[in-house]
Amino acid sequence: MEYQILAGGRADLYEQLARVGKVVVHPKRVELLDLLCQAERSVEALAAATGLKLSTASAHLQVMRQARLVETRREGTRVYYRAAGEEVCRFVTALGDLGRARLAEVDQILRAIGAGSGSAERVTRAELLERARSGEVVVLDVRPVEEYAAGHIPGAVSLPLEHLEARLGELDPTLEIVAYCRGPLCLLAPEAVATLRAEGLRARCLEDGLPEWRQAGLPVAAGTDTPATAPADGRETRPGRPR
Amino acid sequence: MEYQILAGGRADLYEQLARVGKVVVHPKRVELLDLLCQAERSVEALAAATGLKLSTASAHLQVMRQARLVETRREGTRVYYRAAGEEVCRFVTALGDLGRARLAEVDQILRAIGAGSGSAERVTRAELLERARSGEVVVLDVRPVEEYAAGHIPGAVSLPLEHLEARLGELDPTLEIVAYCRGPLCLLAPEAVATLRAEGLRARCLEDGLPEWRQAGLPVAAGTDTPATAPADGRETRPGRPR
DNA sequence: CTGATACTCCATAAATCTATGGATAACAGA
DNA sequence: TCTGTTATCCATAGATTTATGGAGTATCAG
Repeated sequence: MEYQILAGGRADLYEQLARVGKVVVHPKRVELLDLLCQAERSVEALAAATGLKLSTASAHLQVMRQARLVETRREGTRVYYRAAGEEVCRFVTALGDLGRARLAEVDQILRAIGAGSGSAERVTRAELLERARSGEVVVLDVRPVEEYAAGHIPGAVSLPLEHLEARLGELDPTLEIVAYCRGPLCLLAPEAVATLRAEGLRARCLEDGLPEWRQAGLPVAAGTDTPATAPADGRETRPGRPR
Repeated sequence: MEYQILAGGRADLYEQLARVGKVVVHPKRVELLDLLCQAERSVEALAAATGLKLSTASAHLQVMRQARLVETRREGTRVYYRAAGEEVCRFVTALGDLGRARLAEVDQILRAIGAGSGSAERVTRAELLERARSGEVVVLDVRPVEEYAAGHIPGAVSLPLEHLEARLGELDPTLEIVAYCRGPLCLLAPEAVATLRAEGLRARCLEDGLPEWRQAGLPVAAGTDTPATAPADGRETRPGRPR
């Protein structure tokens, strides 16, 4: 009899975990979750970013909400969705790592679009910390500004990839540039680095993106005050703490 | 045009990640994966452990294999399945953590069956290392012997929960006992501790199970040579190194 | 109040996924 | 080779999930 109870309990347990699995069974939901690990967004913005119709995007978001992986905040007429906690981002990171490690296809795709493991060696977090402290490098956040505002490496300069070419002049050509983006599956930084190198600048990608940085327990700054003029020395944007 | 290519590439990417998600959308597959993170098993054993018919279990395992999360090894007439790498276990761990953190239901279930966060404070890995080194505690692996054989904390004594009552006499009543099992979602260690305490012994659970221990980069021993007579001082099963 | 905006909800057709019995295949042992 | 064991494969009925158009809601600006 007790066994029955135990068995029931455990079955329920895995059923609960499968609720989480249900979220990541659909490619678009994985994509949505990935976006939400960078910054909160309105339904409309999410639909646009993923190419979904509004009603479809909303439906997916409901599924995610029922699984408690996302939470919402209403602001006037729009609703902003966000990841429901650090564990969610950790899970998404683990999913991505697993994909890269086990699915050859993932690596192939990444390589095909230029972000492959083969492309230029990346800078480790430790090395970045080291060199940024001594002012040897500029840390460039090439994600969209909203994501920078939601959280970025202290001292990093926001320069979204889409504006990179137009704003090349702002970069000090004597310093090496370390660009970062959303993570190992993101193309922004690799593309930025390609562009920068084509311009004759020294540039490399950070080993991974902001979520991993945060998950490593390193400080994260928030807000849009780009230390545009000062070189990135990690001092001016101190306020942002892990969360 | 290039955008098309990129968009296609990225869509494929999330589709690949969703292949992984597909595995954990079904409760039984989560359960199977959880078991496989402890030790390899035959299809029959897995079917029995999860209460599935053989053909159903096999079908689930095929799904998992297609997603490359498990690999097989044939031995005579039976086929042994195993997790396809450390990333798989890490992913399962992340899934469990997310479930515990975000789904109140998970915690409720755990508490209902006695493994809840409320039950006795657990021993941290650091504390265990500390105290085991000085021989103050006995480390007890209460999982089935096959799992102990597949990997255990160096120096731990194998005493499966099902044999605990019968073999209580083997335990030195002057030492504190630290029991561990499969992880935070597993009941074995909490139950063992309850039993031990009822017998008047000092006993606590380790904060989590072997997978987390391994993921923390700590050494893992393999084989069935239980240091039955000698107290667990982490010396005799030395051979097992990280992996 | 009215209209506009940004979402959510609902019904439904089409696509997928599951469980399972029975056939088939791989292997060990006699 | 013949038999028993284990596991995979296959077909299929039944259950779920998905996309989407359009109706219904909440909120804001007049």
